[in-house]
Amino acid sequence: MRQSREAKAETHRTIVEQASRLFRERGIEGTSVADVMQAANKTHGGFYRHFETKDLLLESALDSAFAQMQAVLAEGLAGKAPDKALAGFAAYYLSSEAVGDRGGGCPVAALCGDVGRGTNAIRGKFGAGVQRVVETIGKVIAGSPEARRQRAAQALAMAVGAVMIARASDPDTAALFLDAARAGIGGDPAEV
Amino acid sequence: MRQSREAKAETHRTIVEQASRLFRERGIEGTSVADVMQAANKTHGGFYRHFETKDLLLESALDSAFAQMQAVLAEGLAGKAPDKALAGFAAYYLSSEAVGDRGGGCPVAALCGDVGRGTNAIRGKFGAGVQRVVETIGKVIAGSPEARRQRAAQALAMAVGAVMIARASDPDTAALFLDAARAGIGGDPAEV
DNA sequence: TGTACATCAGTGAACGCGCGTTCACTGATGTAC
DNA sequence: TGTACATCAGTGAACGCGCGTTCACTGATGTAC
Repeated sequence: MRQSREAKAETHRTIVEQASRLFRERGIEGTSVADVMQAANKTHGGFYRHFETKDLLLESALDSAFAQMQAVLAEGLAGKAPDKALAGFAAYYLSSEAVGDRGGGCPVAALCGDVGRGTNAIRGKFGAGVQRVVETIGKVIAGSPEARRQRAAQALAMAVGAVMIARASDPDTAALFLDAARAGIGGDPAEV
Repeated sequence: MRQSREAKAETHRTIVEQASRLFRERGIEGTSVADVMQAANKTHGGFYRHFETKDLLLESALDSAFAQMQAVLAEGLAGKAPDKALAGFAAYYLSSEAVGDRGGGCPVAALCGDVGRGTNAIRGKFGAGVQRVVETIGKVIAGSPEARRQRAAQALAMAVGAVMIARASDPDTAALFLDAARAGIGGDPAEV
């Protein structure tokens, strides 16, 4: 039966939210359209009233995940002293909660591998999201605009690499990388 | 028709090599048993004379890919001065050839994401491979055993993160991360 | 404001397709004598 | 060394299954008068 405009918009939002979570949690190929619709308490056939293809859903889900990360990150970094900001970022990003929470965590670490095999459109959206994250981190550290961009990119690369390796390894190897990255990103330069 | 023992061993080797390449190139779920057998010039049914399941093939393919990386890495780092070794690693690992050659390149960057959703057995094998890479890098840099392990893990994390983000992004974002990682890993401490 | 009708969100069966795996079969290889 | 037979590497059709997508249908919502 037909639903009201607001009901449809609400369903749309739920589909994107659940897709954003499930794609990060189970991977893009590991998440079916039916999985997403079930998580949104709908049957799979209705999906195509909202998106033409699964790939277009992925674009929306990426936007949603990056917006969420952006918000969490900006809040976490707000008001931090420039020399403590990266350590704060590392402590949060490399915490066992963040590493364990694939579905609610960073889309870069969760989807990097899958997106690397995606279309140009998807990689463009992903790259734009990453650039926004770099800018958000760069805002709170010291130095020239270029130096800040570079240091933010280095910190993000090391954090993403460490989290991904940690998730793909045994607990000992995971601990080695998470500890090393915490020291590398946040420690004072002398112990890097 | 039955093949000789040597012919079977040769086929076995080819299957593992092709799987090792294809898994890295197209991802684990993106590579079918039939794809691997076709690349080995065999039909898919014969696969099960060599492996009980696709997952067991993956274990062998991981071993093979890590052994290959190990060899390339050890050769590239051999005889490097301790203060130049990480820069050499970065120059090689972050080169556009290495970033573009998924199938022949580093299994960590190529398979991290997929393996993160794999079984404990797979993650154990992956973690062991990563540890061997860390040891190989650590051998040629300066410091106490723990400091070398830590610096090697930091370098690998940053390199893997940068390559994965580069592969999943537009060319501008890719360049930002590859340049930043080169400077972060290899540059003298002052410019880190 | 009330009525008649068009629209369309959501349902659930069905589509073609590719997947991992199984199986009966072929005939060269390996082995027992 | 030669022969007879068992083994088994590889073939290609077939299996059940889940996927993305399509479709006829239902009935509440939106709209035109």
